Amino acid sequence: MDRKTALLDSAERAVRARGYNGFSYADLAEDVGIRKASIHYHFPKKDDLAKALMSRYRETLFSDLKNINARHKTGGARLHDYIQIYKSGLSGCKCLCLCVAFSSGQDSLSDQVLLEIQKFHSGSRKWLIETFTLGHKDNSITNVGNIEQEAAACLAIMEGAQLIARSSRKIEDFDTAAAQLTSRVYVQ
Amino acid sequence: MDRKTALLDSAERAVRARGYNGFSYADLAEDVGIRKASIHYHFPKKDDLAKALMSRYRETLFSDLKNINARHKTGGARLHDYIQIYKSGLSGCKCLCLCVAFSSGQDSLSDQVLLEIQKFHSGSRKWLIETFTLGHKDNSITNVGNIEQEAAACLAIMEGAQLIARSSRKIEDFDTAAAQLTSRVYVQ
DNA sequence: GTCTATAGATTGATAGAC
DNA sequence: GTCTATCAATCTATAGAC
Repeated sequence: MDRKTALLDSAERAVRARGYNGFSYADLAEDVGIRKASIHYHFPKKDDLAKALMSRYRETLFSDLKNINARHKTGGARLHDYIQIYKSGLSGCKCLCLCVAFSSGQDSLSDQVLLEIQKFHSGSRKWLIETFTLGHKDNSITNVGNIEQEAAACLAIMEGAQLIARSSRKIEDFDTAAAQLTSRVYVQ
Repeated sequence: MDRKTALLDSAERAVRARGYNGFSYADLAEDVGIRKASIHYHFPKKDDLAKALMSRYRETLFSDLKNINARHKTGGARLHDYIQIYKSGLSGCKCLCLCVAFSSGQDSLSDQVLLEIQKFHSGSRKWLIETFTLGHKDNSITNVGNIEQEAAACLAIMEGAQLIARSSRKIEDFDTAAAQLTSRVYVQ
């Protein structure tokens, strides 16, 4: 694996575990096995690294959503996989979605990083609206109310449930909060 | 106002706007009008400050919940006021609930602070369970499903909706995510 | 691309006078 | 309780050799 990718991987783990201000170039250097000055060759400023991180993360999500659509035909099955992304992303209640991790110390983020976060949210919402619409039509999601509200609530539950489960260190807390969604979903 | 309270107030604003690692004793000193060394008299270590902050915040919430119970008799009216706490807490989409703000850079928080966060969550959940139970009985909240799941989802929506609205700087995004709750509530 | 060396700033924290 | 003075550590970032 090339070094730039290794740095991005290490930084992503760090941000999701400790937040943007919770890691330094020194930490990355030790983790990747490189001198900290060398990191500046790949990412001149820390903000360049943040931008690259959030951009890659957003693209990965969008690609994941496309793959979900290709794998499943019903809204319910798609929503089930979406929820699974957030659950497995917790990695033993230690990591948050990068987007959630970035969202706290927001005043230290540049406008470009904020823009990536907004793209992440709006892209998610768009996909969720399509998915709830489909799930309502094909009867794979029950009790669907106002679609826009469903999509917004679903996104909020995913992010909020991650925060709560991370604090309690109990994955069940994620499941309980998500149950309002999962209990309405027919997977097959 | 005594200085200790002024320091707590300033620190709370800072954490909610920029996160725990996003402010320094120097920032507090300038804001309160004191030398930064003097802060150590009131809070020897930064972690003492974090502990005091989260403890006070939790007690304030618990007191607020008691006041809500005293003010309103129906579950719906109580839940309405609860949601309002999180909405108004956003303060123009700039501030997060202290608990949410703390939850990101968690690895830099001591066990005592983590314990306060857990107390905050469990106390909230307990109150929400009582409130949904009441609202279901007195018909002021409609469509109540599994009470534990309702409470967990409500808490997650509040925290997640704050994150999303803060990123987009649109208070409407909070309202849309919360609408799944508010639309089921009869206030009077 | 990676290194050594270093700069300049900021951090949380302490000692001791008043 | 608040101050000045100072500390050691850490941070992001740069210059220049290889």
